Amino acid sequence: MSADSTARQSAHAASEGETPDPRIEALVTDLIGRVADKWTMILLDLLEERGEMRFTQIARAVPGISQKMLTQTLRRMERDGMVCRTVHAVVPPRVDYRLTGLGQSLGEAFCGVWLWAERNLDHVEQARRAFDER
Amino acid sequence: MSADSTARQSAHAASEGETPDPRIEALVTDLIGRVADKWTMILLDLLEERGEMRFTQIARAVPGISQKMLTQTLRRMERDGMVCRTVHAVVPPRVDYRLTGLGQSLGEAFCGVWLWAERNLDHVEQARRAFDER
DNA sequence: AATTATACTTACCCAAAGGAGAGTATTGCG
DNA sequence: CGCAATACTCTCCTTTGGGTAAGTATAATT
Repeated sequence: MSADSTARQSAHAASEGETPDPRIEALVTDLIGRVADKWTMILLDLLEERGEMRFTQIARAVPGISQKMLTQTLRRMERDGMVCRTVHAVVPPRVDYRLTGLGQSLGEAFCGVWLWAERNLDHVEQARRAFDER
Repeated sequence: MSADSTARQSAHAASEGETPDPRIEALVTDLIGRVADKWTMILLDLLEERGEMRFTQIARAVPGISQKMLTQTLRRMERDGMVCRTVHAVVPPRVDYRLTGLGQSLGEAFCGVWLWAERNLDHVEQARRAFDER
């Protein structure tokens, strides 16, 4: 989808009395699409609670992730202004990653979703079982 | 990754003094992976502000989506206990969708992310431009 | 001289996501 | 009779996601 010029209705803007500009809506939808990705959420959460970390440290803390996905996700987050990358010109290279203010604010926004997931895990599993045996 | 048996560090549990059970962590991560999907977020937001809607009504309100993705996402949300599907046995079929309590609570949790996106759109675009011209 | 450590990049490949479009069942209406 | 409306489902096809493995640069260590 990406550059979707067609208008989308209202969303939050309408329910809060702001301008329901369809172009802004499209951009927000697009931004959500980029940001609402599993690895981004996990890295955001990790960096939020652990502060500054280096590449391999992150890799070890997130077992499921491949090197490729880690670099890719970190790069995209850096491009979007959510993480700050610091390269130290030392013998075995050393690179530190930490959240920017923007990254922290997104991390806080996602925090609600993490808490929801923790709280409603059983509820969802139960709903699934009920649905499946029908 | 899905069923990832390896332990993941703490996440929110640690930063809030709860039990840092790696199995729960894995489940939460998995749940996040399922729920943090673009269409799910959009439908959640839409149904939260518009209440009960029928299939084509939703389709019209979310221009980028294909019929396939709409049915698929709604089915998954229904299975996860987030939406309630009501079929009216009438001549041209009529099906209504509305959020359950669980769905509403997730919608509220995601609300923070929508607001963040609305607020930080410019910030992100600016960061991207700065990053790209380097 | 070979090995190690770090933070990557590149190439190749497979599987899953997702779009387009046609098909289906039902019944009232012209 | 045949068409329209609704809410799908099914098939085919392209795109993207993501894994694995190998390669790279550099200086300290053995």
